[in-house]
Amino acid sequence: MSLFEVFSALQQQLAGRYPDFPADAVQPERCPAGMTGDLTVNCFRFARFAKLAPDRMAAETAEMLRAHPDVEDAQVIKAFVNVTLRPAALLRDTAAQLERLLNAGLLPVASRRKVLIEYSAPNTNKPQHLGHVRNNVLGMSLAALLKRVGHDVSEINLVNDRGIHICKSMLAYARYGKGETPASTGIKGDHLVGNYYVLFNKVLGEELSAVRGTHPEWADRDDEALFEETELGRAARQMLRDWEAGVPEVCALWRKMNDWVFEGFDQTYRRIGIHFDHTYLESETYLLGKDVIAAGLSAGVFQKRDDGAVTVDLGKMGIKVVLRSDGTSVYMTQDIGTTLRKVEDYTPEELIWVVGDEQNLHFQMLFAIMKKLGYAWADCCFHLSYGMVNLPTGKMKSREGTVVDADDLFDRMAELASAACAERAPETPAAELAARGEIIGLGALKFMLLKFNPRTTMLFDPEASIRFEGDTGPYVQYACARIASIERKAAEQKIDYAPDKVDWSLLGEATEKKLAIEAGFYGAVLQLAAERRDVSGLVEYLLNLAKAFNQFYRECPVLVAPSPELVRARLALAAAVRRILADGLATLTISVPEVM
RNA sequence: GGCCCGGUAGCUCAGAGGAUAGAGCAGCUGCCUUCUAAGCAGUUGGUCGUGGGUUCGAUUCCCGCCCGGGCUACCA
Repeated sequence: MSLFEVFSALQQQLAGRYPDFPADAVQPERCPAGMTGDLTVNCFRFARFAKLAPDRMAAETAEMLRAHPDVEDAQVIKAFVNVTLRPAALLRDTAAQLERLLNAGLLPVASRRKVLIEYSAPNTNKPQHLGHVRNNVLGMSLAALLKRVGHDVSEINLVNDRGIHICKSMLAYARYGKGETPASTGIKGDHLVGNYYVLFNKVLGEELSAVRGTHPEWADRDDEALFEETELGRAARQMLRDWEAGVPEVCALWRKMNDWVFEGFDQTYRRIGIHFDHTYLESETYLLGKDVIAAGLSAGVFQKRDDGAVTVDLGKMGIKVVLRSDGTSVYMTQDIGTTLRKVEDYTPEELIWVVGDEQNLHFQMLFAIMKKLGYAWADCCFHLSYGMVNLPTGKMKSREGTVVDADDLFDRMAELASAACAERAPETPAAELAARGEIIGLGALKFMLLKFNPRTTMLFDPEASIRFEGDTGPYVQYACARIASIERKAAEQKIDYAPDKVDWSLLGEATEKKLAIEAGFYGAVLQLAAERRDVSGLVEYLLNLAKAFNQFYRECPVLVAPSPELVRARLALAAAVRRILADGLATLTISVPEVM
C-alpha cells in the first residue's frame, strides 16, 4: 500500500480490472533528475500481469492517473509514467502526517518476531581494534534497526575468555609483569593485557628463530608447527592444561587478568553506546554440545569413524568432525552447544550472528547441522557476514601491532571534531566542545563504517576516512543542527507551525516538493533495510534526504519567506525533516548535537 | 584443485533486467552585508575486468576466461 492516495487508488483500479494483478505491483519511484514529474511508475514491471504491451499499459495507467484529483499531470515516456502531483496532495500524504510517516516503518504486528543477535565476541587477550569496531557497529545498528521496525530484539555477546591465546598473555605477564596492574601503571586493563600478548609473541619469535637455527631441517615448518618446540610454547600449553585442571594459581591469574580486560571493554562499549542484554563466557560454555553429539549419534545424524572421531556428512560442504577421536570438543561442538543454550534462554524466532566472512563455511555447516538435528528454527539462522578492514599499508595484525586501536581511534575522531567545533565557535566552553566532539566524531566513524555494504572488504585510510565533509555522518548531523537552529528562532518569535495550522498547499517549489517526496520514502527504506538485514540503504537515504534539505535551505528561505503562511509551512516541513533525520541516525545508533 | 566473495570515474564506494550508469573525495569555476559555507551551484573524468549467450532491452541473469581476497583442520 503506497503512502500516496493516488497510487493506492491506481493499484486498486488495476487490480479490479485485471484478475492476476499482484497486490503490491504499483511501486512509485522518485522521478529521475531532469525529467518533468515528482514520481514515476514503471509499467514495464507489471504490464505482463495485464497481458498488455508495456506502452499500452503505460497509456492506460496514465489515463487512470490523469483522472485522479491529486494529479496535475502524467506524461508517458516509453513505458514510464511521470506524474506531477498537486502540492496539497503531495504534502498531505507526506510531511503533513509526520507520525504516520514515521510509523510507516513499522511492520504489521503479525510479522514482528523475537530476534536474538550476537556480535562483538572479543578475545580477552588484547584490546579491540578497528575490525572489532566494524563488527560492533554493524551489530548494534542492525539490532537498533530491527527494533525500529517492531521486532523484539535481544543483544548478546559471547566473550572468548579461554584457550591457548589467553594463556599467552597470562604467561608473559607471569614472567615479566613484575606485579604491575592497571591501577599502578594507569594503563587501561585491556591494553595492559594486550601489551603482554605482544610481548609473548616477541619472545616467541626470538625462540622460533633460535629453534630454526639449531634445526635447519625444520625450515619449511611454519610457526604453528614449531610452537611446542619452543620453551615458551610448551609453557603456554602447560598453562592451558593447568587452567583446565583448575590449578588455583593459574585460575587466580586468569580471573585477575580477565577482570582487567572486562573493565577495559566496558569502557569501550559504553563509549560506543553498546548495551548487551547478556554476555556469555566461553569458559562457561565450551563444554556444552557434547550431549547433543551423543543424541545425534544415536539418531543417525552423526557417524562414528574408525578412529573414534564423530563426524557429520554435509554433502557438498564435506565431512565435518564434531567430536575428536579423544572425545574432546572442537569449535563446532561448542557452537552447537552455545546455540542450543541461547535458544533455551531466549526462545528466539530468529538468530543472527555478526561474524567476519572468513567463517562463512563454518556457519553454513552449523546451520546445516541444526537442520539435520531437526530444529524448526534452523531455517531462521542468519550469518551477517562482513569483510575485513584493510589499511593502506595492508592487513591489520594484532600480533604484529599493525592495528588501529579502537580507543585511540575514538579519541582521535572526538578530538578532531571538537577542534573543528572550536574553530567555528571559539567562545564555546570546553566541556561543551568535548561533548559535541564526542557526538560528531563517533558519529562520523560509525556512519563511515556503515556506509559500506557489509560484505565488502573495506579500506580504511586514516587521512581520507577521518572527514567531516561530503558523504559523512556530520553532513547529516549538520542538516539537523541547521533545522534545530531555525526551530529555536521560530520558538523565540513564537511562531506556531503545528501541522494543522499550516497551509501545506503553499509548498509548490521544486526543492520543497523534492524534499517532501524524499521524506515520504522513509518508511519503505527502513523496511527494506530491515528485510535485507543491511543498514547501508538507510545510510544512503539519510545522505539523500540531508542533501535535499540543504538544497531547499539554499533556495527557500524559511524564517524570512515572503509571507507568514509560507514561513509556517516551510518551518513545518523542515521540522518534519529533522525528525526523520534524527530518527534515522538514532536507528544507526548515532546521536545529534543541538549546535554544530 | 574445489567452494564463496569481489573487479564500475584518478581514489573510496553506491546501483541493479529498463529511460541519458551515480555519490563523495581529488582537480577546475563560481557563491558568506541573506535562517549555521561541516553548506550550495557548475565543470572535467567511465569501452561497468574480459569473451560468448539469453532478452524487445544486460553493467545487472547464465557459461567460459583473467585478476584480487577468503575458506577448504581432530585451531578458535
